[in-house]
Amino acid sequence: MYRTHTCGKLTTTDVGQEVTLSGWVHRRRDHGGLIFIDLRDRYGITQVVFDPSGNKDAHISAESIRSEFVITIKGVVRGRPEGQSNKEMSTGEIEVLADFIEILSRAQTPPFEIDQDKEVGEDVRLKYRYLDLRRQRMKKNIELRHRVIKSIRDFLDKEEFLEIETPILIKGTPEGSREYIVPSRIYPGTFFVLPQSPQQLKQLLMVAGMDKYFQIARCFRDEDQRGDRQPEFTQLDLEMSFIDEDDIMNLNERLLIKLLTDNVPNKEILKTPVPKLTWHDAMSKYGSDKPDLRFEMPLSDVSDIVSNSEFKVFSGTIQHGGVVKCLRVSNGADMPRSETDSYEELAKSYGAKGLAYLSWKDGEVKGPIAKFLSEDELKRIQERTEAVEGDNVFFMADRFDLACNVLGAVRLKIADKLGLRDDSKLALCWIVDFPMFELDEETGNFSAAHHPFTSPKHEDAELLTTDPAKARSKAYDLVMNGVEIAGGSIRIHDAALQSKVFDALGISKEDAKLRFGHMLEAFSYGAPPHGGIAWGLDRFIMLLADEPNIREVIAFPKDQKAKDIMTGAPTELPAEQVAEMHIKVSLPKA
RNA sequence: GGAGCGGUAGUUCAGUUGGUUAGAACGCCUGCCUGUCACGCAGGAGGUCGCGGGUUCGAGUCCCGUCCGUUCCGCCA
Repeated sequence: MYRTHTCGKLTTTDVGQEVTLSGWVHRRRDHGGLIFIDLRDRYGITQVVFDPSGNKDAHISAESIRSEFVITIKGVVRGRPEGQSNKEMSTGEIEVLADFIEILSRAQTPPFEIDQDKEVGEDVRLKYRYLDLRRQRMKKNIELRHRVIKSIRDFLDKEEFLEIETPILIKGTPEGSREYIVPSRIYPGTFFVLPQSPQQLKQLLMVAGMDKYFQIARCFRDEDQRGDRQPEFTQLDLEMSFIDEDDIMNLNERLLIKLLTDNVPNKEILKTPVPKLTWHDAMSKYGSDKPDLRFEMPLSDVSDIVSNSEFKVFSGTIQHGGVVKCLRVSNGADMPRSETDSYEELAKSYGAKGLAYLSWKDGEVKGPIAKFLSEDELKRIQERTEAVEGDNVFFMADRFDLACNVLGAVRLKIADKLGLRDDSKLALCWIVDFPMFELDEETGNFSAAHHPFTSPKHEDAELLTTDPAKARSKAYDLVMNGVEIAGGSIRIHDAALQSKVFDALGISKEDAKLRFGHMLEAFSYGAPPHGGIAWGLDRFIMLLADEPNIREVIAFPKDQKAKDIMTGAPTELPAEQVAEMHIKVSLPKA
């Protein structure tokens, strides 16, 4: 028998018992005479003592062991001597006096220290992920992940949802993000793709009458990596029939609050019920469709004030349909030049031409653009932005979305600098009334902002033909601390409305049939009104764990270049194996 | 695809205006040590300063190229 107890189990009530423990050697403290070993497993750490006046062989063996050896020990639990207990450990009141040790497995010196959470380069951690996972930080995150997913299943089960698996090998759609493709051996020249999400399948489940569906679903996107993006990631995918937006939002809000109160009870939820912001208000006021509401620092709009200004950068932008947005920074007037420069650099990385500013200091208005603005304009700008002596105001003149985005990014960077993004607080919000379509700057074509099955708002149905750019959809995003944690929509279940949307997107009838024929056909057999949502579970857990990226909450993530540096995947395959798939590889000449 | 930052011991980092033999902490090895818990003490090993080229009497340090890592932009319905 390898163990009678785990290493986190024993307490003073077990004193006197003969026990067997197995685990990894966390630390060894050899006093020449006494040897202390901290024995670690998933459940905790127990101190084991080897006394030379006891079993000599065991003591000699204990001298030879090293960190991360896997051992079994037998011994008697005893209370620690007076004044020698360790309050930091759950097992700190007791220890096991060992009279037997067996080395189950020896270990090389690991490439980094397992017994402390010291920062180690991520490339090394990922190469030896199985060692990294032994460390406290990763163990905690993986346990949290389990508990969150367990809570989700329990909650949705009570709500009568069915968890249904959908296939991983599916039909490709040239819509949305780039897909991972899988060649078919049986049908030469054809391909499956891996799902970017189970979107179409869950809608088909609604047609099938499966009413309330969810899945902890693996999704795949062949796009460039980010801190909150991986080639494969996990969604909580959910769909319901005979519901409207409020039903979905209410259910998910209850789920969210339960997950937060169960798993991170120490964090303060700032506002419930979760406030709703329209997409336009969020963009206009916070410069983002996923605003961080842990702090205010709102943007303002001075377009009306400067529309006829002598300052052509402002008035010209407005004449071309743009806007002039402002961000006031309290007590920002003394910001060093290097800091304002860094914000301008940030603005430029978003495609801005520049970032102007004014400051109110010593009773004057200062700044490079002050001399281009009239007394009256300056006065009204000050009123609009509520700037007072000592404040600084940044200006962005550009297209609405770009101007907002840039100041939104500056807003976050300043908040970081001021320490306003406090991880102990949770600021939640719903973003609603998304635009139906996004205009592609280059081609001038519309594309679906969400996906082509998203329903427009009732009152905006007419706009699909008259002014698609103004049409809003029944889509909603759930945002926490500036991170989009879930997004979904009410879908179209009406054939006539669906073809109107295809028209607006410039998708011909033939094209629609080719790409979405199976969906349209399914909908022709009686489709219930339905809608759903998908959570980015990795992101959500990342926020609960106070981690800076989702790789920290995924057991075996890919690296920044979408590679698995532990196994080396992706790798070349034997030529025969490739040929069997009817694939010819042509590499660019080195 | 583009931009910023970085690459020095197993790990995390320092390394001055270019100037002796490239350092620290932790880890590792050896010895001593019977109440430690980040044990302690003494000693020791460990380096292609990412790679290639250039400038120079002399390059970890300056220049050019390249590779790798990382963050951001594009991209991500």
